[in-house]
Amino acid sequence: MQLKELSSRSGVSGASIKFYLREGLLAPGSTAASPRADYGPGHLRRLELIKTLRGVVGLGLAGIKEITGGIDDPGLGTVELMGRVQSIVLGLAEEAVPDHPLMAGLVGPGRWADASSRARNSLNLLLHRMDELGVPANPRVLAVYAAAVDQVAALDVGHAEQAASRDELAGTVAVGTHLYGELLLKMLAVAQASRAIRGPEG
Amino acid sequence: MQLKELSSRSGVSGASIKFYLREGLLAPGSTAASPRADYGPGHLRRLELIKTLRGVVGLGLAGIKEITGGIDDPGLGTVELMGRVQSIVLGLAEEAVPDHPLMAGLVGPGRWADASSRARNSLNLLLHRMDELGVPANPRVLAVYAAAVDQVAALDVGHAEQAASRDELAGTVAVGTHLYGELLLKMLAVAQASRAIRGPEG
DNA sequence: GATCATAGGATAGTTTAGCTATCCCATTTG
DNA sequence: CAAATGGGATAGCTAAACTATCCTATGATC
Repeated sequence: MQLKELSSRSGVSGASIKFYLREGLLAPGSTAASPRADYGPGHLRRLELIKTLRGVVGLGLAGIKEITGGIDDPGLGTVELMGRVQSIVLGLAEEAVPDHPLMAGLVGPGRWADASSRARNSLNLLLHRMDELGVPANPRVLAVYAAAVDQVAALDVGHAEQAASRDELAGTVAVGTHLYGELLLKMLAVAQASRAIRGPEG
Repeated sequence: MQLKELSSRSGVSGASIKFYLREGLLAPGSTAASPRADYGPGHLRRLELIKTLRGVVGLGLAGIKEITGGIDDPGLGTVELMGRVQSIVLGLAEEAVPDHPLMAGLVGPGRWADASSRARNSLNLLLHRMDELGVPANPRVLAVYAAAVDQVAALDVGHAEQAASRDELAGTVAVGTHLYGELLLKMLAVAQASRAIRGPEG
């Protein structure tokens, strides 16, 4: 199909498609048969993914490009791709810093051993940043959070086992990560609001 | 003090201070004594608050203006102000929608009764949005989340009981809400990453 | 009292992100 | 053959959050 059809089928304006082509988010169409590029179902899937990542997850084009780059990298396995998507959606940092003292109580042979270095680094970095901001994390709170997230992590949401393509896999993981994160924060807000009204003994 | 001193003491450029004055984030200085405005410690506190809300919490000026408006509204009590700050930091919606079916199992006389309507509405809205997106919330996951956030909500972080001013109170609540939310999500990422490596039976 | 820096208001420019619109010309389809 | 379209290049637009420049009245200093 040509640009106009790709545009009407995807619901993305022709001008935006050209823009995504320029930015490298979308591969150029095949110009084998004719000098006019021919776009296939892969382009349609990619545009759907971009729409979802922008509209639902709220990612910027730089993050989207990192994800599409991972999808298009045949050397990146499915698990690694999912990890990359999660990192980008949650804004996990890769910067390594020395372990924060509180990390010792959280990560160790008994629990959370071998945790992904990106998630670990990111938590570590946040603990340091809280210290710098003069709001050091409360160890008691941390312990309760740890128990709570352990329960949550125990149920594998089992995203996307049956995704038809790497684009769909990435989209499903991104949407799931984003929405379930929001869900957790909103439920916490409700629970806290409810407590605030009934008081701490409620 | 005059603009230049306010600028050097707060670390905010004179041009930005003028901008905040124009935008109504910062009250004009007193022109009682002289036609040159005189700024006091309240202006310094306000600039500190703006810096924190932008730099640490990542709010936009519209959100900041809602918060400063609440601070400056003498009709708004301390608890209401804290609720408003939390709503803005978490992006809670006030739009009312009919209750989602899953809300019945969460909010009721047994638990989370009388929860703040903004937090409740926002959760309700998210459940509807997940349906629309074709990713309906899993009730089993929801039940685990509810148990987890109940534990977390049980410990009152007890923010800011001793804040010296409404500006400081708002800043402390905003920073706490933001950072502890981040902390929860990052800890969840670590826990999930750890499970993904060890497998579901870990 | 003259001077020179500054205050504060107004206005316009800058940067980044993410598009959107216009030109242009080769091609291509009717 | 003619009107339309594709694709590349380029420029424009909008929003947010500043930043810089002008201007004039004023006030501190000598």
